[in-house]
Amino acid sequence: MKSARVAEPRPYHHGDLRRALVEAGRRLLEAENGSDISLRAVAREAGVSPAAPYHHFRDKSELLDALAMEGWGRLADQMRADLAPTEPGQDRLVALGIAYVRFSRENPAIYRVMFDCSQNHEAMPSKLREEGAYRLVRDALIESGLDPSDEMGLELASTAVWCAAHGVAEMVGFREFSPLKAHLGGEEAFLRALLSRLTLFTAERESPAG
Amino acid sequence: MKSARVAEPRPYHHGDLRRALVEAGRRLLEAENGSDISLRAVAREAGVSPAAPYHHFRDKSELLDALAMEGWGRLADQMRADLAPTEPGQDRLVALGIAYVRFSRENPAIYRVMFDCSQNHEAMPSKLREEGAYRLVRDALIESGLDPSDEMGLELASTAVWCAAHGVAEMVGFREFSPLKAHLGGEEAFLRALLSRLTLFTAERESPAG
DNA sequence: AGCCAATCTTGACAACGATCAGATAAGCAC
DNA sequence: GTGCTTATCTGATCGTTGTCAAGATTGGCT
Repeated sequence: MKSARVAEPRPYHHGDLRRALVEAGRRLLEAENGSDISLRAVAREAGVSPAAPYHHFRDKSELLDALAMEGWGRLADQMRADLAPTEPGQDRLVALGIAYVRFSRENPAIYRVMFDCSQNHEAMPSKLREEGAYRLVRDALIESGLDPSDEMGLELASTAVWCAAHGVAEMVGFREFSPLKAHLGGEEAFLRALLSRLTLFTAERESPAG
Repeated sequence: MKSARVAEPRPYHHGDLRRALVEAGRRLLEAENGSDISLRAVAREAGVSPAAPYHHFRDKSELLDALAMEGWGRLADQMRADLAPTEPGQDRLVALGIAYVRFSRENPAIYRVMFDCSQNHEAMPSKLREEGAYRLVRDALIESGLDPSDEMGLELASTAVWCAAHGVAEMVGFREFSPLKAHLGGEEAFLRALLSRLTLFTAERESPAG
């Protein structure tokens, strides 16, 4: 049958277009500096008519959602990779934060899409919580000594870490902040110190705060 | 002169259109929930043709820049107001952070425009640094005991505070984080604890870190 | 008065998101 | 194979957007 899927004169697509579109979108996001991707450009990149995506995504925003999801997955992968060589304890938390900031730095457009999408949908998909980056932070916190049964304490601590990492990641976009602007080394040292303190903070916070 | 500016049959505008456009933009940003304002809509709101803004702003992005600047000004005003009733010391820093988060919560669209613009221009205008919100943080840090002559320490501390406040502000957009999602009281308490720790961190950081 | 430069409008362009009817392909009945 | 159904993709189209060039209008200056 269609064994010569490549040799055909591009009549209809008929492969896994959905995936093809997501990959095309990723390619465009990596190429351009701005994160304002155009639905039509994605279709063009995938070699499809401007209306084709609408059979796989209800909206442009749904395409962006898919791109964001792919980004979250890649972030989690990178976090896991950066986590592997570390030993359990506080260092893991710092490694996670640094991985987060580095991801936001190396993939700024995708990072922005990820964040904007999550913000519009007032709730990150549960998949992210259960097996994604958020879960990694939570696990690292438990490993570093937090009481696994203290649900509220865990939430508080994860949020604190997340806030710090995200705050630094966004501030790196600003070139104004001199502690961050020099080079990645500076950012790393800064984030390391900040995250260490915050972990301390969350650990102490378990007991009733004065 | 044209004392009857209101009674005229709206032939040509000829007032301070630049300001009128910024105000129209602010009105739209406050009305809509999304921050994707349309140049034409702003012109429409100001009662002007779609091309009129181009005599006052080179770009759409320059209009957004002006809107962002206005936002930064209002943020600084609110910070100053929230600062007034507090006494010098650590509380001031917390008050500043809380004011920041509250502003991002009460004016989400403007807040997003402010931040996006600052991020694209890789450097916030110097006005912001010298007399804006950033300066307020810096002053509060000095008041709370930091060495005014230690330029690097001040930069580091301000950045840390800024990162924390911004991180919390952005996370509030996520409804997923339970420590923040309940109500403003929760956010305030959380941010207060976080900022207190960070101030401690920055104060200690003055001495050589081990 | 007359002219200048600033200001605003009109009209147009390409690109965008979105929708629709219709062409095309694949799968399954027989 | 023929015929039908369904999923997929195209083409044309609509309303809107950012932007520009050319012309109309205005206030200020001499």
